[in-house]
Amino acid sequence: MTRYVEVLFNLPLNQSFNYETDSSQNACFGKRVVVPFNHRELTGFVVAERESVPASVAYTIKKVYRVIDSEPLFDARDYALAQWIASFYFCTVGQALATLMPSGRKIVPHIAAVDDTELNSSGLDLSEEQQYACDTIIHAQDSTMFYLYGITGSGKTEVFLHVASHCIANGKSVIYLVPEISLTYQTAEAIRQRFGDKAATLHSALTTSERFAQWLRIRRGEAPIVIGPRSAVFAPVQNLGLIIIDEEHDSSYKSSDTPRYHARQVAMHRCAVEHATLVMGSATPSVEAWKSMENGSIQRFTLTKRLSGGELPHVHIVNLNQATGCLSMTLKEEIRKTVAMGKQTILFLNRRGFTYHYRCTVCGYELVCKHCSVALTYHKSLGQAVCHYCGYRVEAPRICPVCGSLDAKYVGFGTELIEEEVRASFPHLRIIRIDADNADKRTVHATLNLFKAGMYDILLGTQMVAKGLNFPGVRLVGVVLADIGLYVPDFRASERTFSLLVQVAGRSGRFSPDGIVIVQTFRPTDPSIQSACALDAEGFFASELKHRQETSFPPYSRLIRFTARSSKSEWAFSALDTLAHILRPLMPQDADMLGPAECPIMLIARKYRWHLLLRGQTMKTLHTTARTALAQYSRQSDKRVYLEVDVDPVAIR
DNA sequence: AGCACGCCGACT
DNA sequence: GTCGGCGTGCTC
Repeated sequence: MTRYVEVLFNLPLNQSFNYETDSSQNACFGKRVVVPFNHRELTGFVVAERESVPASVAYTIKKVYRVIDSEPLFDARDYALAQWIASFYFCTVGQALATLMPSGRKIVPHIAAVDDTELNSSGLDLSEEQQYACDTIIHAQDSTMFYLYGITGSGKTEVFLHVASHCIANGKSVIYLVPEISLTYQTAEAIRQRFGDKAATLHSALTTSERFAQWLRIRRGEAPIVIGPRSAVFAPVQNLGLIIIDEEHDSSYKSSDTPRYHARQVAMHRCAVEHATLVMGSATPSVEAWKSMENGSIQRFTLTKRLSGGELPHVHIVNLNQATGCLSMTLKEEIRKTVAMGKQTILFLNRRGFTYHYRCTVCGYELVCKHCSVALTYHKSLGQAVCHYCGYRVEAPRICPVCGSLDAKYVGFGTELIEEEVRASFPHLRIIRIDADNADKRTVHATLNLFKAGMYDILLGTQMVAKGLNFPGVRLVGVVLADIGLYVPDFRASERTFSLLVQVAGRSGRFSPDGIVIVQTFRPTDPSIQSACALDAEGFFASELKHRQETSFPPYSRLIRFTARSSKSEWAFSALDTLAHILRPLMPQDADMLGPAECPIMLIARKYRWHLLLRGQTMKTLHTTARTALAQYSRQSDKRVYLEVDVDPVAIR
């Protein structure tokens, strides 16, 4: 018997398509079908079934080639979630559905973590703090949010596991989210072991078919606990009771391709709709999470005790202003001492790239935008300093505008430069560098193991070396330039710097009682550096929240970012100029527009990039304005320009 | 998005 | 003459 199905595609098309199907094909809601589509063959999602189509249709209906799935891949709940994603993040429902599905994800080889046992294994004894947190969370009302705030090793994981077990015992399901670059792989593995075959792990090392098998197990209700990175927030669990977000501050929870969803935002939505509890945890919460804790919309538990023993390291701040080169006397001296003790050193560069920034070596003055108060970037060709948020430009000053000193200049630090200097200073030491792009992940793992085995004296690298911070042979951790992250023109620069430094300080010295951390900086008085080194999160958040409020950046506002990419800079600009003209008369009272301005990284993959920020008090009003503007824009859009919409952007690159 | 069609410039 | 550049329109 002939029937019809309505199909959506993973395309930027806000439209569904009808196909004819034979009832023997068993095409039904939730299955994928292969169909002919404009001279090609495409896979689509069946979102409706019907007995007939209106006789008036002007097009000729084609037939479904074949049905891929024997059982539906998604249900009404998933479909509703896809619709919410599509409307919140400005993509099509087809694109949203495709991201909820297990396929499509690229396969990245997994880095097996080096010895880092987070869990005090079987330890069923909970501290008073942990017990209190567990009891409160377990007895909580539907859709409430909690936060476990505490340093590394304070026992957050034990609380997560306890609450999860309780939830499962009550017949409900748990989603446990961990960051993408899994320092927490070990944690995930431990959870899997603890819950046995009740657990489904969705880590990135799985092949498409393994992933698919896990997905079906979850959908069938065979795995009440799912562990995975951000995409696991879509896991089709039956009867969701709890979502856990470990290391909540981690930026890998925000997707960098369409739809640019944030797992935390999706988790909040799911918990509200499905009456589940949300529990997050970190030693360095995001600024928005902290604000929610302060105003009570997220209930906070502070874990103060360090359970597994070990001391926090001594953190010394070294002012680089007096130093020649990039290694201070203090750092060199400590490296020598460390070698003499037969121990190892890790030199940490918190960022690969660097921008040129303006700085006065006499009074410490730095050039920032007067509208956005983010660092201005020096453009040598223009002889100007440019704001990458609003486009503000000033003639690059040659003398310090504050103290009049002539000793103000544009400086930048590169990794190669630092490596050279380290080698020059210590020609007799065995030095190895790990870079995100000079090595694949296997090499990184191998290098770390060699370092761990004592084959090197100094390990030099970016985030990749963070895993080495727990090695027993390491006594000294040097943060070469703590402020690199502060010079990027991004309102989250301080937050990221703070978070990174606390993670470094918190992770080192756990095996070595005399462990020391040296933080080199040009800005020894910067609040993010000072608070990080004092491990004073409260102090940091107080000052950062004040600053965000003064400058009206999140969490005191919400943002939607439009990025235009094109092979010609002018085309990208004029697309945004058009959009800006459409937006202007639509702007609500409580909203404003920043830009169009060049993106901080103007040219990526031979495409020129400009952006425009829409800022407002509530996401609701921003959404409506953006939606009407985009509808108008699409009618006059330039096909040579790709326009990307990012709701709640985290990194402004 | 991606593919075909169509209309103008320098090549065996 | 025609190969190929990219602008335009369409997809059940």
